[in-house]
Amino acid sequence: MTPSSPNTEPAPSLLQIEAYKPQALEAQWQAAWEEAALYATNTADTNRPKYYALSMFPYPSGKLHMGHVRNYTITDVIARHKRMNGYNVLHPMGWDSFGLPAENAAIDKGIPPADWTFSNIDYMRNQLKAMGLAYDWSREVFTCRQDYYRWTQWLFLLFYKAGLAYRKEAAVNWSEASGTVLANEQVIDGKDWRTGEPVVRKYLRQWFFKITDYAQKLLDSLDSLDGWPDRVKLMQRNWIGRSTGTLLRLPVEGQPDTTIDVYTTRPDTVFGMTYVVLAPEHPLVDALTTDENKAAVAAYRTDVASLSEIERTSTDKEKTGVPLGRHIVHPFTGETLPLWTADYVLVEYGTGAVMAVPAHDERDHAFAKKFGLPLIKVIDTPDDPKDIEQTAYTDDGVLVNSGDFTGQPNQTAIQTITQFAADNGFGEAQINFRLRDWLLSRQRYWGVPIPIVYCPGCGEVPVPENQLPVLLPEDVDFSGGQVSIASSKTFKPTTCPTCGAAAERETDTMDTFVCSSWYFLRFCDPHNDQAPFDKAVVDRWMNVDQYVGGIEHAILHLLYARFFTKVLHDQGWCTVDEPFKNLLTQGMVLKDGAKMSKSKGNTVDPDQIFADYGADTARFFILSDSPPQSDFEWKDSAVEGCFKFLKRTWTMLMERRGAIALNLPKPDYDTLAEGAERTLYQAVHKTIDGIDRDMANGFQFNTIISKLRELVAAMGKYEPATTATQPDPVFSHAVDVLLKLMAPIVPHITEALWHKLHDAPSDIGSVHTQRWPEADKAALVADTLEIVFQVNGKVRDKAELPADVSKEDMEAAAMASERIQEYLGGKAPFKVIVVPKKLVNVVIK
RNA sequence: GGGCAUGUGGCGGAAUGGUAGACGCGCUGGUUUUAGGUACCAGUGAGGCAACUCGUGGAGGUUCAAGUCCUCUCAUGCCCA
Repeated sequence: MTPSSPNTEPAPSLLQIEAYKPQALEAQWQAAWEEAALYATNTADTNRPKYYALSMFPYPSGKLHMGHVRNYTITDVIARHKRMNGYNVLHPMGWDSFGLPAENAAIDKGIPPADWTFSNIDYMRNQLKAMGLAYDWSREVFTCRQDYYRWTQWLFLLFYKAGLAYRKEAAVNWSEASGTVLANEQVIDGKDWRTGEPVVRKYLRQWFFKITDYAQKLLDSLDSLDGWPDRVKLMQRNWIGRSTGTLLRLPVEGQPDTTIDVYTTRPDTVFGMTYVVLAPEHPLVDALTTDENKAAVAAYRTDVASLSEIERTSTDKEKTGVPLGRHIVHPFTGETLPLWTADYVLVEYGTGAVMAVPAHDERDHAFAKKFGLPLIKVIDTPDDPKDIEQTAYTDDGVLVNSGDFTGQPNQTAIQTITQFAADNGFGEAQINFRLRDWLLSRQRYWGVPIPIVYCPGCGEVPVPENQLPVLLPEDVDFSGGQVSIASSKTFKPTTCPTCGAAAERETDTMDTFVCSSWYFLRFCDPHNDQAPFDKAVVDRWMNVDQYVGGIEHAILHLLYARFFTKVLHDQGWCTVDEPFKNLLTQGMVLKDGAKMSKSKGNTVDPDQIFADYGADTARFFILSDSPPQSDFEWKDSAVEGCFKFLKRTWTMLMERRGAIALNLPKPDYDTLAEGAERTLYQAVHKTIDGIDRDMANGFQFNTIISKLRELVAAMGKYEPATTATQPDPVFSHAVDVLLKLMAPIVPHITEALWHKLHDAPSDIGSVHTQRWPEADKAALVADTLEIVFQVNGKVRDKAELPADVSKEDMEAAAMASERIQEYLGGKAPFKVIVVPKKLVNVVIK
């Protein structure tokens, strides 16, 4: 690739050209940027519009993996692009640094959790710096440090005072593997989300956040999140699980003062109820079991206690249950129906009791068949009567066997039956949510201590704000395996903040998802020691304009963070009530078709890629082949290809450095005559325009990169009008634009070239502080267009026509085509469709 | 079982209803005093000497024109059961 033709002077020897050596160059520029504090954000600067770009901060597990590289590169390119477009950009990074692996390391290796955590952080911070990420490191936060967690405790107390944090005895998910309880969201398919080990049910007194108070708000404002992927919103909608149904109070036979509340979404089937089931844990089971059934019920409840939720509710599982020996009175018919307890009913959902309609519910059907309970068909389709003996009929129809309601369409009967129950005082319409309160206590050491004291006289007492933080004790013994703060001799005994009497501290710590539910607020004002953050600063910087992270947090973190933001909004701490305006969920990084994992042995170590090719190649490659939302297949040969591209670009520009001057005025498109210069100028501006559109349209980095490759190829083919001594204005302009367009993706090589190709490097500043190029609209209109001539929709000929050709001239040109005439065979066309600037379709019969 | 998403060359993937396969990987051929795994040039959906025909999981449909819109169907993945 030489600028002059082979017949003239030979090109400068390759020996004279500095080779592309990314490792040294990258370290050099990283140091220079840090020295110049190039990426520090002045949050008080109001001259420019703000832009807050955020990656989900990592757990410091030890080393970065390729998923991190992908995540942070995406956000970094967005942040750099916005900065070049005139925004004051906030792009911080921190550490979600409480959590179980640190304890396990302490147990296995005898290293204190803090030491293990901070040494991992130091290693990973260096890796992030080696990637050339434009973070404002002065804002780094650590959730495990007391300057952060004192405010996590403070927020807990804010919730407590607002009645949104409370303690109750409940059936909870106990993970034996993690030695702690877990929130519902953290149990996936009956297993611990982190370890994949089974979860069992236990009854424990635990702390909860009252997220159910916000169920409706969390659901409603999903509609306003236009910048979120639909599937994430749908998953949250399903998780919140709002249903409208009917609550019925069923009187117990012989005990008119006792009623059993059942919740149903199918009140239209109420006449088909043939028995009622209580969850084994239902508080009325004991009271309602007759003496002769006591033993069987007790035995059954013991059996059930060991089963997980997934085992209990699996449709494959053989139904089990025992009768209580008691009956209820059907409020519509007056008949008596038996009460049972069975494990397919869960105490946490609805009222913990269901009216069983075996003819119209599959689970009830299976149960009734097994225990010989009767079926009554109450919904049918007259044209096509249903047989409910074999399977339950769950679809719509008309009511039968339903007293006064017989003949009504079932959708109508849902209303009329509910109304009847309400009018007669034994029921009403009710909205129910699947969402449960957020269980936040963890019986673990490495977390935020819950700031509560138990006093024999005063009871549960919150630690006063001025006594925060409640410090995590260090005198705990890790040698025994299981660790909690309770093993500290100094931590638990204390005095009551209210009465001064001897008291005990709560020894549970908080779920780490509490820490990550507000870190995006802290980043706005990370060093505040008077409050978690200043409202004015947060109001200026929130919400996060672009949040980027993995789809695995679709429910967990993203739901909790929304909840926290809404509570803080309602408590007057911030104006926004949603934290993340736009959300990008990036796909996984795969190798050999599977997610990279140590157990599969298909991991690629980022350090190795940085060492072999440099960070720019890694960044370029990880964005190149797939759109950010899709999974990305790692291919070693493709990495090599990206490196070669950067090297080729470097070499081409360095060879032609004599023809390049970066301080020339932009060429005037109007004065460029037909020819290579005009064509190159058009290619440059078409590239700017295309990349602008790809950025605006969901950050399609893969197509952006293909456009950059095309531009470099076009520049390579172009022969600068002057050789090594005089600058070529159009080529120089192309270089200027190319470096700016590539700068967000490959920040080091572009910065190096930006300085090397400039005559006076000292006064041009960084390429990263340049203004993003603007597409010259005039150059986007090609001088001529290739117009396609079709016959019956199939391409038969093409012609180069002037860009401003009229529809009539297009049609005339098509009809003049010999090829088209051959197809016409002398006949007149049936119809001619002309699409301006595109094609002519000649329709023949 | 329900909901959602995705199906395009050997592979990753491009295509506001308007030339299917951009760009890359791989492969084939060539050039270079290239030691080699380098660099560059050309080619690369299938069939055919060619004209041309076929082709976006499958079957229908709408349209002058469908990868794109509609209906059904199959497969895979994810979420919820």
